[in-house]
Amino acid sequence: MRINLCDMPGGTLRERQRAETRTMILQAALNLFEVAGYEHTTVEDIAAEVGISSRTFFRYFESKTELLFDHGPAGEREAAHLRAGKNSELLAAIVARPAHESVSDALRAVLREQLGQMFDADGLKLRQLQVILAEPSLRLQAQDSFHEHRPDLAKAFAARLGQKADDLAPRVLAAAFTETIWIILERWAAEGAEPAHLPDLIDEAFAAISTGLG
Amino acid sequence: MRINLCDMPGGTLRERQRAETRTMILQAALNLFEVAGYEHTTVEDIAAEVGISSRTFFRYFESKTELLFDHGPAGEREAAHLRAGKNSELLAAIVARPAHESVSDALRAVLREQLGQMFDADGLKLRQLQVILAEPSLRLQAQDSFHEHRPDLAKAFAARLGQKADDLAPRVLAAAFTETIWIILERWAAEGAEPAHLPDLIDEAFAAISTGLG
DNA sequence: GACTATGTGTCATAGACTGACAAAATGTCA
DNA sequence: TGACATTTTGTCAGTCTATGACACATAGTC
Repeated sequence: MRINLCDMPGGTLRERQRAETRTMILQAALNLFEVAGYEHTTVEDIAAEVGISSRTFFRYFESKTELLFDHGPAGEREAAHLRAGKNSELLAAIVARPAHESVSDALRAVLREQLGQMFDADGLKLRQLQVILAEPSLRLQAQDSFHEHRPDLAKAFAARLGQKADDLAPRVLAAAFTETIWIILERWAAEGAEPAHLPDLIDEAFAAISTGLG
Repeated sequence: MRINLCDMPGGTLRERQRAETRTMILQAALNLFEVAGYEHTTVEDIAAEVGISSRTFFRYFESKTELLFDHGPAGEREAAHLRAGKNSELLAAIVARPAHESVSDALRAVLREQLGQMFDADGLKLRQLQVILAEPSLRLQAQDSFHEHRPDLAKAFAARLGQKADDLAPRVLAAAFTETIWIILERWAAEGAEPAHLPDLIDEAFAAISTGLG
């Protein structure tokens, strides 16, 4: 007996159930993280909260950290495909920017569009962010991955610079800008995570870079 | 009773034994890593190779990864102090550079001096590097820490830029340059890790940055 | 209703760690 | 040298993340 809550696209019953279970796990986990902290919350705690076995938990999330660094709410066995899809989105957005824009301007524009949107959709992303920022080890882990977007960033930058993706400049730029994104998010969360402030912070940060380094 | 085997500074017998044991563990671990890989080598394997219990292993290394990201061969309970000392060394070297030098030039000079030296001292650092580069997850982990030097890099850059350490520009620079260092090391290792090539690679990389981004 | 694919729980296990305790080695002092 | 304190070590038990194997239940299909 299923209640047809969300009208998500092309869902067989199983797929919708699976997505729903995944969301329930994620929400339960975030609840517990916010109360007891990430480290002090065990996978078994989370599973018990949802009413599943911890073995089942690992059928929905490959690891405990994936609760914070996941790739979209529908991540299934095809996590790799979805990740590619996600990345392509960012990549495509950067590539789609006018050719005369600098790497910095192109990225800034894309971030203004997508970053706010990312945290708007549901509250989950914001809660994940706050858990990550609260735990230094997670913050460190997040710093250089930003949901694994970095390789694609490098690719997009390489294209704009007319260089190869594994050349030096694109990779350095990718590292610098992912760090920038985290600094922005850190400040934003510290200031109360007001959605309206995000674009301003982005502009401010990119301005600071160009004056500081240019 | 003092058996003065090695003439290391201020060593009680116990301290020297402890340092020696630590080195033995590290060497045994690297031997195993090079044969079977990091993931397929268990702590128990390492302990057995040295002839100690795995419990004792964890009294010398806080974790398995510390075998690759350790802070000097003498790291004892005072690991934090030693780490601070290490960092101060790098920090001091950058601060000591002429004030007219740019952040980039100051760092390049310091790296030319210290990076080669670091891998010259004993072969251990190089072997650690190669294990790290062989395992993607370790490479990722190394990328944004570079032995935890990054906060100090930011501090040194902040001083040179006349900004605060948690301002945006110093942290972005620190991220960019740690990434640069890893790219350099990656290429250097790929080319056979010839000590003589390192300074050239450093210059080449920094030149690529300034032409690519300047 | 039978058949198949998939999801789930249970059990067992590996591997990285940690705390507690007793035994052994080491350092100190009389 | 012998008595005593400190440090090191091994053993044992236990936690937590993660995975494989198996049996059972459920959903989708004919």
